[in-house]
Amino acid sequence: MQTALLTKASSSAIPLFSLEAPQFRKSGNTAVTAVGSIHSYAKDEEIFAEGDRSVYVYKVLSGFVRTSKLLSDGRRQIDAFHLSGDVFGIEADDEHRFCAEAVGDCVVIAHRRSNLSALMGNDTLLAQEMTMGMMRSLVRAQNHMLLLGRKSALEKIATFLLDMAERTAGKDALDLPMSRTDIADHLGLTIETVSRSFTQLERQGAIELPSARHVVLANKTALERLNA
Amino acid sequence: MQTALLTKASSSAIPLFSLEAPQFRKSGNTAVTAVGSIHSYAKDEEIFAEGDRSVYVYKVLSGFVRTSKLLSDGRRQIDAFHLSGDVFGIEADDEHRFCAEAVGDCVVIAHRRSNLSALMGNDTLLAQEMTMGMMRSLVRAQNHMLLLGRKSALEKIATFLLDMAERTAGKDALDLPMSRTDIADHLGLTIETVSRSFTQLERQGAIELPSARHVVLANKTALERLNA
DNA sequence: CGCTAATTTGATCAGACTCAAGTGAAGTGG
DNA sequence: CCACTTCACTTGAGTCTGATCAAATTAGCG
Repeated sequence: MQTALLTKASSSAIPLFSLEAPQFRKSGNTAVTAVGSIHSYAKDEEIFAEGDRSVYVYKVLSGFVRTSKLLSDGRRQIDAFHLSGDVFGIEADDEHRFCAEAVGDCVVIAHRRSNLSALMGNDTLLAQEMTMGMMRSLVRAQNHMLLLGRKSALEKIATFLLDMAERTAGKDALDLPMSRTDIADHLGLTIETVSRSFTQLERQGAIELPSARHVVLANKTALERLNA
Repeated sequence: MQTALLTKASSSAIPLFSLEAPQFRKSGNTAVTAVGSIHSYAKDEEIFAEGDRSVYVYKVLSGFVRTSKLLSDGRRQIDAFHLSGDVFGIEADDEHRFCAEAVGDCVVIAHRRSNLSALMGNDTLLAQEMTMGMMRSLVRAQNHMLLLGRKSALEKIATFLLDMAERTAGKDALDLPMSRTDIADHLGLTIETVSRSFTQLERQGAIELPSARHVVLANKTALERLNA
């Protein structure tokens, strides 16, 4: 998963959605020239709901977004967490098939997708970005199905931690922005099992838990062995 | 390895306009104008393996194809069954991330994807079809993650049967082309649990099982209630 | 500092798995 | 055409992982 194209597409250095460029200057390092509109959301705020008309596609500028689906009785499956640079909200239909919420405070850029031709028939940067975003989502989904269908609780947690570490810091420590409930609903577990698995990994010396949301990957080899 | 593809497949690698190709089941707009080669595969024959170079994208013309991933110890997850009209084998990278095999005898059309621009930058019908295929795969994957992560064995089977019925006959009976093992590896269960769930649904009067592979959806309402 | 929410831990339960045997259908060859 | 083999599926018994129910602890926060 280290194609030049993939890397290029995921690189936040490349200005996205840059068509006419009404100079929108973000403070600090990020200077975004965008035709989309920038939106901020507070923790747990809804960006769009399941069933909403699909009007925009989004890209995370900062913070974390979760997309999820619900069963009628409230059981929830978080299909993905989206980090800075990730595209989400692409739909084939004109209706969102999952909901998107801010995990913590976050900023996203929204681009109106007037119709599908924006994705399919155009050789624009936006179309390419959306296609690449979709491909990445698909790869992620396929890996996640393997996890959900065939991995044990401990393996799920190990895989999750390694993946999060790689996507964020890339170092041997990470701050989890999401709750145990979110992790459970992402991995197809309960919060109790998530908590117990963390504890077990800590006792095995694979990780350290200075606090609940801060994880040190003390023994990556052990984690990778669990990653199967 | 594309050699395997060419030698093992008892194929007439005859380039055809797909208008001349065997009947498309897909309704509506599907009319491909691209050239591809037609290949036939016998039951359980490999179309491509995990790790193979990704040279073609495929579309099922007849029969069923399964795409799956493996863990190092052999645990398998079938991420999807592909029916007539379905596109599979699209990769962001130049390497296949899952393997594809014929569930029963089947015929596919292979399109060489010399590069990604065929998918991203072109306004061709093929590009559109691939994009649509990818979108459908993503929607399927998202629904399937909900199933794998949050549904009970009985619910999984009910959902699977309703989905298969809708995708094939659309009527109240269907012939399953795949084994219990395939179903188990698709739903994240064991064959024993699959079998027991079938039996239980039969006892509840939701389905009838004239034979193991032939299912009559006797009470769709009951199944849909389980579909949550 | 006290209140609330999040997380951890404990005890018990249940759904799905494992191991094992039995049944049945499809071919194969005599 | 019928024994014989084989493979797929079903069924049964016991086990175990992860869920549920419940309580304790910790962390945030006004």
